[in-house]
Amino acid sequence: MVTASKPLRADAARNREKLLAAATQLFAERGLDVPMEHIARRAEVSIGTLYKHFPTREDLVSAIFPERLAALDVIGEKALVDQDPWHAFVVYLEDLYALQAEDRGLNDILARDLPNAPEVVSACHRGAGHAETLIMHAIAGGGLRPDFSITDMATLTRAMAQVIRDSPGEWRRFLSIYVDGLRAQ
Amino acid sequence: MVTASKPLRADAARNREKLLAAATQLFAERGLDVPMEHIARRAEVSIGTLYKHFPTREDLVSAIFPERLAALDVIGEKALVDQDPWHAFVVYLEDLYALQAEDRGLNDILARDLPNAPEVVSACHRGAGHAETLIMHAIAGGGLRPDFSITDMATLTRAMAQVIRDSPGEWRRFLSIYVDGLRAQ
DNA sequence: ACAAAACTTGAGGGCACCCTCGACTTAACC
DNA sequence: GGTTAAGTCGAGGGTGCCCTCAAGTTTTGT
Repeated sequence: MVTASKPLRADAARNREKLLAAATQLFAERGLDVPMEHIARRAEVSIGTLYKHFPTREDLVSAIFPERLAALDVIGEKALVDQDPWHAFVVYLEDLYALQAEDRGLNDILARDLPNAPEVVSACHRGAGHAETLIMHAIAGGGLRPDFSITDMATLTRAMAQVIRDSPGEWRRFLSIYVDGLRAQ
Repeated sequence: MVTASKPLRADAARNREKLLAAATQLFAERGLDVPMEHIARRAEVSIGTLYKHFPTREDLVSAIFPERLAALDVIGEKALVDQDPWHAFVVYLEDLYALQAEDRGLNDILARDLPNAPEVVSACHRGAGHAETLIMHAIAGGGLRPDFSITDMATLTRAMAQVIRDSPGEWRRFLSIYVDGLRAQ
């Protein structure tokens, strides 16, 4: 899958890397809406060069986020080996939102449903798959209220995105109250 | 306080009303960020006239929202006469978010903390006062977890704003889970 | 060292929104 | 009805972002 279709010229390869580095930083700091001009400037490259390498913002996103989203798989798999299904589920939520809180771009991706890039979409689906399994196990184990669904989790995730955006210090507190509402009974 | 400083000319008074009506509609439908041009167009008035009457968006907001925010007082006072303090608190939350769900402009005002207009600010303070009393009573009554604070409520409100924006059908469900997390014990 | 191909550059056109201001219109008062 | 202050109008200037493309530069292969 490394499809090195056409080998880039030396300067082009260098600029591509500088662009990716700049975009990675800025997406994390300021979210996916950061102006293209800012990315080009931080990469010390002209706006035209940015568009040569990445004709759309989507292209940039899909070049960057598959790696970021791999972290989702890591926490998902970590949770799946946990013996206590309720504990696994809670830890998963904590890890997920900690990730979101660290990266505004990731927060944006998980909040809105705009990631049209196929690799991003599939990573999100994998994440949802993990979540669904964890939910089922936690319900079966009797810890999680039986009516909790993946839809509720999506809603929670969007709500958390907002909390993280405007009061980053509050998300753990917010989550802990919500989680108390999730216990069976 | 009706300060009819200078009596408006007949046409001006008419236009002012048309502008207020248009803005009230559009704020409720599309939120506070609706373009000024749209408001003028819906009022069938030129953009210049809009700016003559309301030099800033803030002026428009503070002409419209005090009335809307009075609804907050109504639900606050309704809740305060409820005998059961836990029930009062829960009903207050439900009424509040139902209000938010009906009016995107109100949702915006309560979510972001941008309402600089003095009358809007004071209405929000009154609302927060009611909320704080209800919280104290509900804690004293033993229904609400004792560590719940007005800060938590502000966080919840912003989270709800987001839920209402991107999945208006989900807010009751979301609230009910959160409220389950709020019971004492 | 040269030519061709690949790449870079930034001025500039487009768009959506903001807001202003001078020329026109109209209500109000005599 | 005429005067004039009050009000209306909308073209247009400003900003910030989008994206393109013709002209210039650099790498690569010979």
